[in-house]
Amino acid sequence: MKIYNTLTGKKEEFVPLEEGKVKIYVCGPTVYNLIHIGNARPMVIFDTVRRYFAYKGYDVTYVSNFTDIDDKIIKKANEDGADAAEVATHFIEECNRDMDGLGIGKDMVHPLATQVIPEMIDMIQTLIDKGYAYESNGTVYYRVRKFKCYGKLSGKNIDDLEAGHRDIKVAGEENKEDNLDFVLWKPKKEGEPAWPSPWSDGRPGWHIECSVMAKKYLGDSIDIHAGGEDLIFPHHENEIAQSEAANGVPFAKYWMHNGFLRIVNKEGEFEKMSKSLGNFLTVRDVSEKYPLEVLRFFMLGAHYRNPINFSDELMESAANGLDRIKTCLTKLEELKEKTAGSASDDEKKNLEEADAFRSRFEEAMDDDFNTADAVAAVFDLVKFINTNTDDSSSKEYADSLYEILCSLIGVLGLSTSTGSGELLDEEIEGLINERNEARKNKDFARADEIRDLLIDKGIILEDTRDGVRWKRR
RNA sequence: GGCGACAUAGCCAAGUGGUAAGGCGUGGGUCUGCAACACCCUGAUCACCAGUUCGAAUCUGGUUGUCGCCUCCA
Repeated sequence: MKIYNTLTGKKEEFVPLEEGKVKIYVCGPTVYNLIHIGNARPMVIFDTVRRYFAYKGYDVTYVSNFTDIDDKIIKKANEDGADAAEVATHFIEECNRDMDGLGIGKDMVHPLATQVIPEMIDMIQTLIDKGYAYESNGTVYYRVRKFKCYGKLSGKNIDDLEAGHRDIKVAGEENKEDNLDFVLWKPKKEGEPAWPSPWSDGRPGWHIECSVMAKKYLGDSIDIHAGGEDLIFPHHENEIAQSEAANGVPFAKYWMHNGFLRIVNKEGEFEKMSKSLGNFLTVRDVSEKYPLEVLRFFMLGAHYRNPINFSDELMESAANGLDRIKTCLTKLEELKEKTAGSASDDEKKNLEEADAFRSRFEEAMDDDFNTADAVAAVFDLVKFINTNTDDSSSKEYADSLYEILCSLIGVLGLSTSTGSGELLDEEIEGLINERNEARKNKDFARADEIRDLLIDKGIILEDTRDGVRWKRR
């Protein structure tokens, strides 16, 4: 298995710290609003990474935080006349709903920053004791120049950073020893939530929480640390500085970063989607037009490190492609029901061919999680199934093909339930029966009328040799 | 100003040295009462220029264009 490591700028063979185990930390969202579809990309991507490790037999521990205390949350709380904790709790619930729709697995830990305040205070104290941090008027800063490797992840030269064009100077931080230093703990202002600490009543800086949560839930050294590419600097650089200075061991072995999701702006050009640019579309917005599974499938159609553009047209295309896979799955389900017996020699040969698609899928995923290629392998498998099964197939054959298809789309986090077992309400059931009667009597005008009626109700009918099949639009 | 990424058919997107996967769409066909599904057929020499090589989309240099980071941001 090869992983592109931002730290070295190369694809590297994955070797876990501990045989058979993988520890992954992914930076999660700050919860002051509904998550947008850009936030959803790392969730989908790294959930897929997690699923593939599990598929390969690894014991995966996956941690992804919620930043539930932050300037923006406080601002939002003031606007709404609520307190910060209420705002955070509300949007965490909403985020969980969205993640559910996106097929993000439940098998992960989602710690909150506010749950690890004592541990953060401990780490900050350790950094002060070791000379990597200092306190000034209740604020604690990290002494960046003290950490020799600063810049190793982002490839930045510490002197360039200072000399560079920094038009926007951060105001009111003149107590810093050096412009590069960043905040570990800041004292509260009037009316802000605060926790007691040896330096002041206040709250932690953004960077320290991830260092602490990774340490608490995964240990001092972890296998993979991931997030959006905009977090490389300064967030992840600062995490490395904090964790390695405090713990004295390498922090993360592999750093993975996903590319951006872009959206078309008013000028018709694509640009990064972000909350600060205000050009975002929430996951909730998208869910009103498409099942969120379509959004997930859309994201998996490109390599995770490349930028992707979002548009209705592309979602439509993804929806149609996903439909093709789901139709195949439905057909296999039906075939499993009506076939019997064990596989013939020809079928056994076919199964070997089908298994080659699984190998191709694995090769793609082994190559830095090339989901685009993996999806292509799934499409090839679908075509193979469509052209190599019929009513004369054996049950063993149908079962085996079904198993292969399900396991592959399961790795991609796509649902394997087709909803075909779902019961329709009586009215629709009645209409379908009436249409069947009409067709039998060659009253095609009435049959077509009912079919159109059902389309308006969101039910699409397809006539097959074994009777009518329906699906939801 | 510093650092970095990208440029492949109508659209999306793999492919990093041996003459271009896959999906969507389009058009034609088979199947179907019709439709849908499915299947068959239908499409590019890889931004531009120069170079390395027996051979390059793939390596090197340059040009143009797009995007990102350097400041909160997935």
